[in-house]
This record gives sequence, C-alpha cells and structure tokens, in this order.
Amino acid sequence: MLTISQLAAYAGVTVRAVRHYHATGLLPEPERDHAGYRRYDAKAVVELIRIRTLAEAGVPLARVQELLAADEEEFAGAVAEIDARLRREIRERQEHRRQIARLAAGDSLALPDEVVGYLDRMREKGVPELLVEGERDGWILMAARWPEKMPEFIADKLAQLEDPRTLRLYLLIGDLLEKGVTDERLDGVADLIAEMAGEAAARGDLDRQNEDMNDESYVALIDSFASQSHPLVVQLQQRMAERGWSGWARMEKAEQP
Amino acid sequence: MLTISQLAAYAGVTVRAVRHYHATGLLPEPERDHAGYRRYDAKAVVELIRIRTLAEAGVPLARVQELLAADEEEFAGAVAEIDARLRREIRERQEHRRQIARLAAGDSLALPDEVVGYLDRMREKGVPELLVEGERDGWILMAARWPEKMPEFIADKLAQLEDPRTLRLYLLIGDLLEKGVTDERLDGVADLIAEMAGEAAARGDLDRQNEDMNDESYVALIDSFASQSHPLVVQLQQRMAERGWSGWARMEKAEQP
DNA sequence: TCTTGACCTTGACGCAGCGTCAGGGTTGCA
DNA sequence: TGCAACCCTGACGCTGCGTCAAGGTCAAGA
Repeated sequence: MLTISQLAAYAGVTVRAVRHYHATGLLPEPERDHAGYRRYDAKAVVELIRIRTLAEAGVPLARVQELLAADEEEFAGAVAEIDARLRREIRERQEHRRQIARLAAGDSLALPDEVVGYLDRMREKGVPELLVEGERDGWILMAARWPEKMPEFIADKLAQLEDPRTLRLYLLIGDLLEKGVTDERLDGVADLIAEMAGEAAARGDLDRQNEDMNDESYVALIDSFASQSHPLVVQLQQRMAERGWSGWARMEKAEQP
Repeated sequence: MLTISQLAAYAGVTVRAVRHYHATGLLPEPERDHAGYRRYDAKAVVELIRIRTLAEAGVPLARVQELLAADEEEFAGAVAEIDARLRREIRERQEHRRQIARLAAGDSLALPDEVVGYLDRMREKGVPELLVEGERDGWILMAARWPEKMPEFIADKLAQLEDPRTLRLYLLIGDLLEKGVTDERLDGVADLIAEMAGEAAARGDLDRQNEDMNDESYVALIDSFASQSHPLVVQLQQRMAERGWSGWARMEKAEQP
C-alpha cells in the first residue's frame, strides 16, 4: 500500500494536488489506516496518471471526469472543443505580443496608427516634444470617443501641418513655454490661431469638423482636459475670446451682433 | 464631469473593472459629489485608457503601474520579460495541442509511444480487446516507475509477441474469460506460461528484467493491481505456484530444495 | 406626487488549480 | 527519547474581475 506522497511521486504530482482532486471529487477518497492516513492501491496510481495526462494536455479539471468516462464520440467532440480553446488562447497571446511590440516601439499607448504617424510627422517638422505629448493625450481622448472618425480628423491635421504657419505656431508656443509668458507673445500666438481658424472656417473645414464632434459634453470634457494640462491654455483661450473665438477642441466664431 | 459608467464606456471597460482598479490603487479615487457618487474628469479617461492598453497587451495589472511610470530602459526590460512570458505560454499551449491530438488518436492516455505501438501490434495479432486494455493499465504503472527502461521492456515484449505461442496464450486466456473457467483450461494456460517462462529464464532474459525492476514494494503493488483487476489472475497464480513459479509482473522460479 | 427604471454605493462570494502557512498528530530510526 | 520526515484538516492567497445583495439617488412620466 502507498502513502499519499508515494502515490504523488509515482504520478509526478504534488501531495497538495492529490488532496485537491479528492476535495473536488475527481479522485475517490481511499481507505484510511488506524492513524487516519490515506492508503492507496495501484488502481489509484493508474487513475491519477490518467487524470494528470488529461490535465497536462490542457483539459480543465472540471471536464476531466466526464472525459475519462466518455465514449469515443463524446471524447472526440470534447477534444475538438479543447483544441479550439487552445488555438484561441494562442492567437490571443500572439496578438498580445504584437501589441507590446508596438508599445515598445514608441508612442502607441492607446493610439491608432494614424495618430502615431501624425505625431511622428510633428516631430520631424521640429515641433517641441512637450507639445507633441500634449497632442498625444488629447488624441487619446478623441480616439476614445470617435474612433471611426479618426482617419478624417488626422487627414485634416496632416494637411494643416503642411502649412508653414502651423510649424511657426508651435514654435511660438514653444517660446511661450520656455522663455516665459509675455503679452506680446500671447498676442502673437492668438493672432496666428485666429488667422488660420478664420481661413478654415471660410473653407468650411471648421463646420465639417464641428459637426463630427457631435457631443457637447464630451467636447467640454476635452476642453477641460486641455485647461488642466497647462495654465497657458486658459490664457490663450482668453485672447481668443477677445478675437471673437470660443471653444478650443471645437472652435467657433462667436456671432457678430 | 463624468459618472463612472460614462468613464467606463469611453475607455471600453466595465464599471466593475474601474472599481477594481480603484481598489487596487491602480487608478486614483476621484472626488465624490454630494450623493457620494464618483465624478471623473478627462484626465481619468486618459489614465484609464493607458492602463487598459497595457493590460490588453498582456501586462499583469500588478505591473501596469510601474510600467506607466517607467523610463525607457525599464520599459524595454519589462516588455522583453512580458514577451518572454507570452512566448512561453504560447509554447505550452502548442505542446498541449500536440498532447490532446495524441489522446484523440487513441490509447495514449499516459503511455509513451513505444507502448502504444506494442498495444497496436497486439490488436493486429488478434489479441482480445479486454486483454489489451489490461496490459495497457499495467504499462501505465510500469511507465510511472521506470520510464527510462520502457524501451528495453517493450523491445522484449515485442520480440515475445513474434513467438506464435504468445498469441495462443492470449487466445487461451480469452477462452477462459468468455467460455468460463475449467480446470483443463487453467492448466493449459499455466503450462504454457511455465514453458515460456522457463525458456526466458534459460536465456537469461528473466534475470535481466528482474534486475531492472528493482523495487520490491512497487512490484508487489503491480501484482496487487493485477490481482484486483480480475479473479482469474489469482487462480492462475495458484497454478503457477504449483509449477514452482512465484510472482507475476516479476516472475521467479522457486528454489528447488 | 408617486412610481418606475436606470444609475450609484459598499460588501462579499465565486472562478481554477493548486501553493503555502498554521497547528496539530504519527512513524521510524538513532 | 528525541528528531526528522511524514500525515491530517482548515484556511488564506493569487488574477481579474463577474455577479448577486441590499440598499440610496436621480430624472422622467402618469
């Protein structure tokens, strides 16, 4: 007769595992000796090994019992199902590997490819890193709310980036951040924004974008995020208001009364 | 300001997940309104999305926090580690797929390939299925105790199977099972076993095998398993004892005094 | 005004498959 | 007789939430 540790050793499992199988009813409790120790015969070794074989093949313990008792047809069906699960888990993990490879590559924490491309383009053009990061977080919010509209949004932004004034705008803002805020610099930036926004409005671009961003409260949320991210935003919004522009993520020309 | 369900919806997670992240300290608890409801700003959306991005890439939640705060070098190291884990899990599952494919193919519940081949050969030779299954369970025990000696054991058995008397022996045992036990049949089987065992002993095969099975108590275990599996075994052991043979799995000629 | 339904809150159990104490009793050997 | 190496039961821990339970809150309709 065998003790539990001998049984476990022959089957290549831990004592704890054997007790677990008893507790779940997977392996029947054997006789006890006078001290209350479990005593096993050879059948238990065979049973335990059969259980382990299935378990090690990825069969959930809850299904091992039925599988051991199943006829060939059931068995084949169950095996097919388990194989499908394993394939799914492999696919998931392969997908995870791709994801973290992207993460390791750079910015792509939560961003669709287009945005990553756009941010890279900003860097190529020489936009200060701090501003690129600010844009990035903003786009995380945009992508969370309007994932399907991202290609359009980004196409507009890429086109805008080709206008030399855009780079000048970012550089001016960079100056504001690095060299300190002065009225002159604030006005310079605000004038430029107003000029470009005016043209976008004339082209109809603004209206189109503003229609796409059809969620008042979410736009407010993004604006509040911008305001929180740097005090400069609030100051610029004031200057823009003086020039008749309201909003931030979704900019609008105030009515001329 | 956002409620918890709005936050969750924007980030594409469940409300329960958000609360879980609060509970584990992964996402800071926000302000509460007068009713005790959590109120979120846009920063929380960005934070939550960043958390989910890592989590969905297979990063364990316990590590998400450090990864979000990590510099590039730490990040790269952690990513490499996670990638290694994913590769290991993929390998494990691929191995599982192979295992259950083998299980689906047939007998191989817990048996090395050689044994499966041997059992198949028995079937080809026309050995009754019931006896094949008996052999199978016995070999599960053998393989559990002496996995490294299995090729040798099985080579001996395969050679033995080529002796036409072996098939006759199995068929005689089959008769015993199907047609009922008679003294004549029992003696016929016992005589044949004794004859073949005597030759094996003369060739030295028995000594070699018995040396390999160098574990008294385990041999006793296998014998007790055989005895339990069918009453016929006990009867045959008696007839063998009358002919001067003891043991079963490990057969020995008693001393002639 | 009352009711309904959709939210929100905390607290607690459940899941898979054991690992790992804790706090005891037993056995076998020197 | 003492010690190491076993055995026992019971209970918590891990992962990432899902899923009640038992309430409180809020907005809208009858």
